[in-house]
Amino acid sequence: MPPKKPAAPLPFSETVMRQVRSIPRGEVRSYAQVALYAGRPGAARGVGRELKHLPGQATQVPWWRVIRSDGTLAPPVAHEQAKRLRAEGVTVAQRGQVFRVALKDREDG
DNA sequence: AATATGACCATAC
DNA sequence: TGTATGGCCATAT
Repeated sequence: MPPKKPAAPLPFSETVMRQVRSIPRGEVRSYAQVALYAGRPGAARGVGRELKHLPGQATQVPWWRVIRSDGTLAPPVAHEQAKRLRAEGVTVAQRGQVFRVALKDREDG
């Protein structure tokens, strides 16, 4: 049988979902970070696009643990996201910003 | 195949 | 510190 595809480890959406699902409870990760671990550095937008595609509620994918690089939350879902994060013990500032404590590790608080 | 859109990111002002 | 600009990547038309 003739070869059809060179080598695609996994579809973009698959790797992204896998990474997001691997984020521990009470911890957060940035879109860029997810894209990076998914093997597509710089594909942060693609990550956001994928997360948007999945059902807004009752998801097996903890999309709310994915935030922006600067610690802010994406406007369209900021409200729901902040609520869910707080439910996990993640400290979210009033302006919808997560402390870097969970984003990276140590550095400052 | 080209254009347009978005839950983004880094840099410049 | 906060707003504006260009760039990057993955889909939908």
